[in-house]
Amino acid sequence: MSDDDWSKLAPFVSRSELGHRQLLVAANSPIEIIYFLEGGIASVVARNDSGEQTEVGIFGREGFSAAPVLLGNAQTPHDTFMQVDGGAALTIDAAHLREAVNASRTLRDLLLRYINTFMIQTASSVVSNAHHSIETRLARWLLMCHDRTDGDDIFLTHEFMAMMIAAQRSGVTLTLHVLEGYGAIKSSRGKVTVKDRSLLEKAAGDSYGPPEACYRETIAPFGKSIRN
Amino acid sequence: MSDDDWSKLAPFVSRSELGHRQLLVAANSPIEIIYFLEGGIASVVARNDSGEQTEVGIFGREGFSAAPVLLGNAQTPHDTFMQVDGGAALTIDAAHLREAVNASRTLRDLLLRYINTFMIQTASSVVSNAHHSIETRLARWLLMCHDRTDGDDIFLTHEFMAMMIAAQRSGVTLTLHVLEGYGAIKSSRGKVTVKDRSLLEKAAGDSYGPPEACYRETIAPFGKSIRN
DNA sequence: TCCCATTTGTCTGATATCGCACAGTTTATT
DNA sequence: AATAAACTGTGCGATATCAGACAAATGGGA
Repeated sequence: MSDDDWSKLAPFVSRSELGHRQLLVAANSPIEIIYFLEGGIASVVARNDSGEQTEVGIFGREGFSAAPVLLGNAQTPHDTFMQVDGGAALTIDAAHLREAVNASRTLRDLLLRYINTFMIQTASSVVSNAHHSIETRLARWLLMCHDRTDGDDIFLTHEFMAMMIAAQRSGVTLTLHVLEGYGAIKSSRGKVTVKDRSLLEKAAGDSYGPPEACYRETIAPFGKSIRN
Repeated sequence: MSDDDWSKLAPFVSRSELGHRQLLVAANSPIEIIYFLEGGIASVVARNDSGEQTEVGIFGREGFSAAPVLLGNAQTPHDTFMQVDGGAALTIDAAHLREAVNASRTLRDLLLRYINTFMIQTASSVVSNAHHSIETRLARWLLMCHDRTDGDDIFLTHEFMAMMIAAQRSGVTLTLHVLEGYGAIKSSRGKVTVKDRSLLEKAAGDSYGPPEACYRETIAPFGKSIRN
C-alpha cells in the first residue's frame, strides 16, 4: 500500500487482539468493524437452516473481512471467524474504510484486486467440492493454510478440518494417515505439520494453484504479505 | 441505473447479436469487451487440466461479464459463454467501462453490488456441491435458470445440465424423471418446462434463496431486470 | 422420405464416502 | 492423582453416485 493511502487510513486504524475462534463478521447483521489480520487464518462460512457449516473461503495476513462492505453491502449471509489463532489484527470502522476507498483510487484498486483473488478461491472450492476426492481436497486445504502460516505447524483438529473440506471427521482421520504415509505431513493431536510441501502439492494436483497465481500476479507486487 | 450514468456510458455502448454457445470471456486472455445480456443465460465455467468443466456461476439480464475487469484484473481463469440463447447483448469496451466506473460513484456502487450477489451465488454453489444431492442441486439450478428466462421453457440437454451441476448425464436423466414425478417439471428432448415452481422450490430446500434475496435487497430497487 | 447425428432411457457393477458407533488416547481440571 | 473432557483410531453396513455401455427415440438435413 502506498504511503499516501496509508496516511489517510492511519488515523482511524487501531489494533485488536483476537481471541480463540473469535467471530469477526456475523451473518446477517450490520458490519461495523473491518479486520486486517496480522497473522492466523480466518474462515468465511455459510451456515444452512439445519446448522451445517460449509467453508466458502479463507484468508490470512493477505486479506481482510471487508469484501461485502467494499461491494456496497452492509451485511452478508456468511460468518467469518478465526480458525487458526494469530495474535492481532488491524481494525477500522466500516464507514471510515468506505470513505477512504472512495477517496483513493489506488487504495480501491488494491482492495478490489484482493476481492478478485478471493472470488477465484471460492470458485476453486466449487470445483473441488464438485470433483475432487477427500484426499485432494484436504491436500489443497492444508496448502492454503500453510501459505498463511509461519512455520510448518497448523493447529487444528480433525473435526474442524472435516467441516472445512465438507467431509466426515472419520474420513479426515483416515486421509491424514494416507498423506502421512506419503511423508507429506505429520499428524498429531490438534496439529498437522507439513513435512514435504511438494508431496502435498502432488496430492492436491490442479485443485491448488489458480487463486494463488492470481494473487502473485495482481497483488504481491504491491507488498509482500503472503508466503511465496 | 440513473439517467446521468447512462448518458455517460451510452456513447460507447453498442449492441451485438449473440450466437449459440458464444464465448463471451475466454479464460486467461485479456478481456476487451464487456457484455450486458438482454436475455438468455450465460455460464461462468472453470476448466481443469483434464478438460473437465465446472460451473461456478450464471447470470442473465441482471448481470454482466465484467466482474474481473471491475475488480482490477484484465483476465480471469474462467470461461464465460452463452448457455441459453437469448438474442442480443449490450456491449462496451472494457477500457470505457472502467473509465466510467471510476468517474461515477453511483455507477460503481451499482455494479459492485451486483458482483457481491454473484459472489454469494458462487458461495452457494460451494455449499450445494458439498452437501446437496443431485435432486436438490438440479432443482436449485432449474430455479436459477427459470428466474432468468421468459416463460417456463428452459432449452437445455441433459448432458449440459450434468456439467452445470457436476453430475453424470445419466444421473440427470434419472433425477429429471423424479422431479417430473412430483409434477414440478415436464422434461422433453432438449427442453425442461417448469410446471409448478413451488414444488421445485420445495425440492431445492434451503439450497435456493440467499443470492436471490441479496439481489432483491440491494439491486432490484434500482431497476427491474430479474423476474420477481 | 430416409438417414444419421444427437439425445434420452435404462441397465450394470464398482466405489468413495457416509453415518454411526465405540474404544483408546491425550490433555485439561480439580 | 483422579476424573472428566476432548480428540483420535478404527470398524462396518448402507447408499448415493460414478463410470460406462448400449439400445431406443427424436429430429434435422440430404
